Amino acid sequence: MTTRSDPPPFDLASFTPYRLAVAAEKTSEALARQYRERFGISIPEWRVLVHLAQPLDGAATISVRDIEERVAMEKSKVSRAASRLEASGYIEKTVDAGDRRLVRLALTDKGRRMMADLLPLAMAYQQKIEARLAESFAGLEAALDAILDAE
Amino acid sequence: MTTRSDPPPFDLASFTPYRLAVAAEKTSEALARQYRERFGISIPEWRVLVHLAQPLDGAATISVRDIEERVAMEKSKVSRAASRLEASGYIEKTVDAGDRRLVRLALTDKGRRMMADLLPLAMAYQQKIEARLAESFAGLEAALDAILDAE
DNA sequence: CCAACCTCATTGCACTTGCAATGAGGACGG
DNA sequence: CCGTCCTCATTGCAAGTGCAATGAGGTTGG
Repeated sequence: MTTRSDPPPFDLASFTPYRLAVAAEKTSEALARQYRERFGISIPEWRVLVHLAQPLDGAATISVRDIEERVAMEKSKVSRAASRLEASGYIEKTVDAGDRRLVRLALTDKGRRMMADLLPLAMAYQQKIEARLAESFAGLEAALDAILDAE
Repeated sequence: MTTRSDPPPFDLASFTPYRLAVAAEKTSEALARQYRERFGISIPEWRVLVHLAQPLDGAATISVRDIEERVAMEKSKVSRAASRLEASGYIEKTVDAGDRRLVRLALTDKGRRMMADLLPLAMAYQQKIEARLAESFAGLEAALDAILDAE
């Protein structure tokens, strides 16, 4: 029996934000461990690198601001990740000649070589996830679209 | 045309671990903002509190270790969250009489009152998520089960 | 031209985190 | 008993984080 003083039943293990957080950590960690051990880079650094490895839409105007927009990270986080990557020799930072407030980021040869190793790993990992989830992958995609596109 | 020196195409925005991470942050943040502003508690603290608010399976043996197992958090994180909660007067820590290595955590009256306010909010939020996702919620659950249950 | 107001990137600060080390306590074989 | 080995919780440290403040640079209207 439930008396008036009992808390309402609530189970963290079936709370969607919690489940998403644990799933995110679990899936990220498996790949992150690989690039951490092999190249000494962290998740924020990985996110920055991915964008630099993409030729993307036309112009190669890749500034801290551009990355901040595309990646879900604070600009200070991007800035510090970029500084670490520069210190490790994976990227170069140069002041934009046209607008001197902007800092352009670009992979060095070393960075390009690392990404040539890393991207196939990431793509294989994505394939593995899709294979593991099988039919439920489509459902996941639909739900994530709904969550990520909301307002 | 693609030459041999181009990196393989890879889009972070469609990489499942990344999408999960952003979705997790987005869904957690909306609720976390509420309890942060109203009660000054953080996500780790919230996770601890939820477990203390549950009568759970039988015995009320809620130690740091128990919480660490149930919640996806390091024991040092649990320990520090518990210390902050104790300092704020939401929980009490007592050394277990039977096994003096264990620290039992329990809500204070203040903590119970807060949770009585908070849990309905969380449950309403869960309802809102389910309503928003509609048919895709079932797909999300299936996929999260598959991810979370893996090995 | 320049004052007021933007935008960009970095940084100072207080705080959190992960990890390894610590210390206290318990279990158990001999 | 007691030495060895386990478990539990905390803590020291170095590193990462969010936020606000800073400073440098750009833009625009008068």
